[in-house]
Amino acid sequence: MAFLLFVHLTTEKRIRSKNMSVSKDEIVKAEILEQAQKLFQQFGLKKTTMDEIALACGKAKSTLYHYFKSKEEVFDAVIHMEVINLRQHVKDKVEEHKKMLDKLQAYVIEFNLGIIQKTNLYHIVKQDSMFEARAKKHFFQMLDFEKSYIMRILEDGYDSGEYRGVEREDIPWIAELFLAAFYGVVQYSVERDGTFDEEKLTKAALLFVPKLFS
Amino acid sequence: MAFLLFVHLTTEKRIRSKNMSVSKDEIVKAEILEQAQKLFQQFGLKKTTMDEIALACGKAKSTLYHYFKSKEEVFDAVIHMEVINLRQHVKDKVEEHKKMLDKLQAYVIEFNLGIIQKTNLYHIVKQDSMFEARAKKHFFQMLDFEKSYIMRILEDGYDSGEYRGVEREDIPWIAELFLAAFYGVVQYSVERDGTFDEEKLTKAALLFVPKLFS
DNA sequence: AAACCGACTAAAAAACCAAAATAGTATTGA
DNA sequence: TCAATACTATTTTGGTTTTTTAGTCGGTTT
Repeated sequence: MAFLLFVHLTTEKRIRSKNMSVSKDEIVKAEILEQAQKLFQQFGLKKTTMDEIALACGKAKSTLYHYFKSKEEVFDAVIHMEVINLRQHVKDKVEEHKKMLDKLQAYVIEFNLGIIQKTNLYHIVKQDSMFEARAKKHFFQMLDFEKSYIMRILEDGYDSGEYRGVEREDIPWIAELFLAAFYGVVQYSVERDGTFDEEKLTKAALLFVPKLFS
Repeated sequence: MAFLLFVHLTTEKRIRSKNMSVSKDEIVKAEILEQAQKLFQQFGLKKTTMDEIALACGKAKSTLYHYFKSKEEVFDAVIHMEVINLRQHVKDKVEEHKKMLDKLQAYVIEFNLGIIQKTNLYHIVKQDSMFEARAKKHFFQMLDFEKSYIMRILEDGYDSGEYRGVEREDIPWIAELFLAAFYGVVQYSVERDGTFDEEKLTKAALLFVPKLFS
């Protein structure tokens, strides 16, 4: 759903004005999402109204429905934006490295840092129980994506001969297990806020990633 | 709170009748807990009344208040019982082994199996949101206990020279990290019920535990 | 025609209150 | 000491009204 939305805005509207890098549509949508993000982050999903979002944008509520067809769609788009941003950041950092182990370490460290900065959002999300199901869907979706990303890293490592001592067909479940364990640590760290700070997690990554994938 | 309760029943009452291995008190309490456990497991905390528990025990409600001073205390005792049972089982299995790695593998495998058999309870618990906080308290309490247990295993391994390549003072956070990761996997497995079955988890334990703690 | 607004509606949520259910207590008896 | 009945004080529930809010529509501006 959120996907379709983004596809839409990168095609139809941009054609008319080729010199502009972003269309009017995209600017407005981005503005709406920015304001919505702030409000969701502060008050949660149930406690922010479309009127409030509209007010924050300096527009009428009905205008929002020009750009998004429901409140849920706005919310999905916000979450999607957050995910995309985090993923892009992590990906950039990971691809600064060549060796598999360095990539994995970068992944763990950067992802964790990114999440920690979004701790607020995480806590808000957990409150609205009505909507935890929705968030969980997003989470598992993201997790499947991450799984294939980790798999690629491992497979590249396997093919280049860096990763040994494992069958190639085991890589899928190893990636899944790794992510489950990693998210376990992240979650634990967030719930007991800040048990593992940046320094400790870096140390842990440097120590254990090579042991796991040698 | 639940702790005090158990301490109580293992001291005061048993003195009068030395030939009996368990006092009347303990028998009745165990009966109550057994029935309460069944009902909680089936209907959750909110949906089971003290009257129902009493009925299931063939006793009057007021009688329950002889043994437990509140509904919460009954609930705590039930959870505590479950935890104790699981822990005892795991401990027995772990201590069949001498080497640290074998112990850790046994821990991982047996704990996971135990949890999987309690999947039902887990899901029920997650429903009552009012009481998730309570369960979380139990969980973190258990986790602290488990942490010291894992720490002991690692320290023994360190002292006997089996565990190398790590500073002794790092063991506490390593134990914590290990548990956080492990519970992450367990949770993931439960949420996506049965992603990692017994066979896969055993394979994973045999593969990764030695890598992690070598 | 595209972007926007204000007024409108239908539906959901909150506020309210009476009635029922239930946790916990007191009293009594075996 | 243990258990049961009868009771009270809280919660919880169910039903009703009121308010809020998501989403629509007709019209206006750009």
